[in-house]
Amino acid sequence: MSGEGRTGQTLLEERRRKLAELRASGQAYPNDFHRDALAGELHATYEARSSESLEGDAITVRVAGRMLSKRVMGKASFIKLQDRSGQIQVHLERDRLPEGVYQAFKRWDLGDIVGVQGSLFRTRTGELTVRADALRVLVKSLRPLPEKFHGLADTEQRYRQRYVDLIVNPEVRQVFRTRTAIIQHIRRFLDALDFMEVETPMMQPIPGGANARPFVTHHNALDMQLYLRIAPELYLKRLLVGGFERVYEINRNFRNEGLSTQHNPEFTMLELYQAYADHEVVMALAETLVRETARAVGPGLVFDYQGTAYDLTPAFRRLPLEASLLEFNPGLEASRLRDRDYLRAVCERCGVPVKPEYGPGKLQLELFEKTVEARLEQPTFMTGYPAEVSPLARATDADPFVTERFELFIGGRELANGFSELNDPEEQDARFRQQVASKAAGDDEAMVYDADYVRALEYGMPPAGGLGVGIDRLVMLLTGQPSIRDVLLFPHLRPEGGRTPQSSGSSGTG
RNA sequence: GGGCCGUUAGCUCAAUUGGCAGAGCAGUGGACUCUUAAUCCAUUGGUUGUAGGUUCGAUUCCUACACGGCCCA
Repeated sequence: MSGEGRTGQTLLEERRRKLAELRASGQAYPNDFHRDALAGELHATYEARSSESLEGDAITVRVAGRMLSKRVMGKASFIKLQDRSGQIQVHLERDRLPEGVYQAFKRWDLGDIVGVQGSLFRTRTGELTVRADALRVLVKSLRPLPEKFHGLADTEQRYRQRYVDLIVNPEVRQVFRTRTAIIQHIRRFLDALDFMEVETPMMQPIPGGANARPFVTHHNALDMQLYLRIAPELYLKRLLVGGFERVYEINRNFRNEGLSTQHNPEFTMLELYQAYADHEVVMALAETLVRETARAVGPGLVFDYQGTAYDLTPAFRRLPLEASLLEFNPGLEASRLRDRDYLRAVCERCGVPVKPEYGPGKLQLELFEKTVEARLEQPTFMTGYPAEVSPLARATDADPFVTERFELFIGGRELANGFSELNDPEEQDARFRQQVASKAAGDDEAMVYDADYVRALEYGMPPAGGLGVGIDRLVMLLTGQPSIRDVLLFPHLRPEGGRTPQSSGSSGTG
């Protein structure tokens, strides 16, 4: 965006002149207009009333909102105001308004915020409308809105100036309303199960709970390095130790990785932990949570997402990771699935970059991500994740190579991750040491040893199941949006080139 | 990080082979007392993302860069 050209200046200047007129008449930016009705409520309340019935009752209302259309027909006009609930039409008649008001109104612009007092009636086409007895500009809009028919289509500008996107694109407003409804629904769902919502540190001295690179920040007074959290997991499990047996947190995590249609450096996760439960319990919880959310506030159980039909009705498929490798890689030798050299050869043949320190578990996971993940369309719980790549999950009693862990995939994307929590402090100590060794070997996503977390486990953490759900991806699925940027109000973008938005106000002095 | 595509008026988009950069909406002036993307008449508005290059001449061809989108890693 190169700021305003001469035209932009002209349009801005024109509106600034109008603002100056308002100032001169003492009517700029008043705050004493008291609205008593919302557009949506009026439509709902008077839906069944005829025009005669409405006019007979002389129902007086005071509405306010942004003026999004303006149709002037000589001495009478129709405008549409948009408030948070919807739109309401207003009819203006010159001879009904105080002297001079109609003349002034003709100078108002689309985008101005207007307050109206009037009475309800229906037009000949049956549209509920406010017949204005008085109206005024509450806020002068100095910048022109995008074209009324096509709205704002430029993706970049939609993300950078989301406020404009929200003004003119109703479907965008709906996506974010649904996002809020989804999160509200999840909170109610968990609250009803006696989960307690908590807040744990976002600035952590030891970034833990996931394999990811953190953002680094600095505390001046303490002169110490802090990390933006990559996960709340280790703090939430400390709360299990403390006796809060069911806790959850819905908030931001920060991971220092690239941007894509599925990745934003800050994203929202639900994490929950339930004492005296295991992976089976939280897997069932995850399934119910997704299904009920889709039914209550999403598209329902059967819906289309990006051209593919999904059905959340049947029980989600469960597929062990090793079985998935065999299913999607014909010719793979079942007996050698934990053979490091064999897996390494298979990975290299598939074009998966392999590092020397990778063990068989990591190689299995790499192969899964390369050959299976994207093809898991319908809801699928992957199970049997190797302990090597699950340093916080409890190993199965029967087979310590794998853990009691699962991940939920829908549409080829990881939506949730859960497991029976590792609560053996000595085992956790050993797992952390392995992570430290991996980090020393060059894996910059490996975990850091968290001594206080181990100390907490030494007090005794009840057996528990834990679950993480990527809220942004869930919202994408349930609102049909193809990119994570479409479900984040303000997705991360690079700064506008060569200029900072604050300082581009040079045009504002004209 | 790599590949491909895009960036033209405030917004949505055109512009033939390299030959004076256009339309609709918005704005401005005028007509119009039931409109629905209101209609009708007239009209303003451009450093074609930035910086270079080729050329008599570049929105168009070339290079680099910025930002965005999609795909891959």
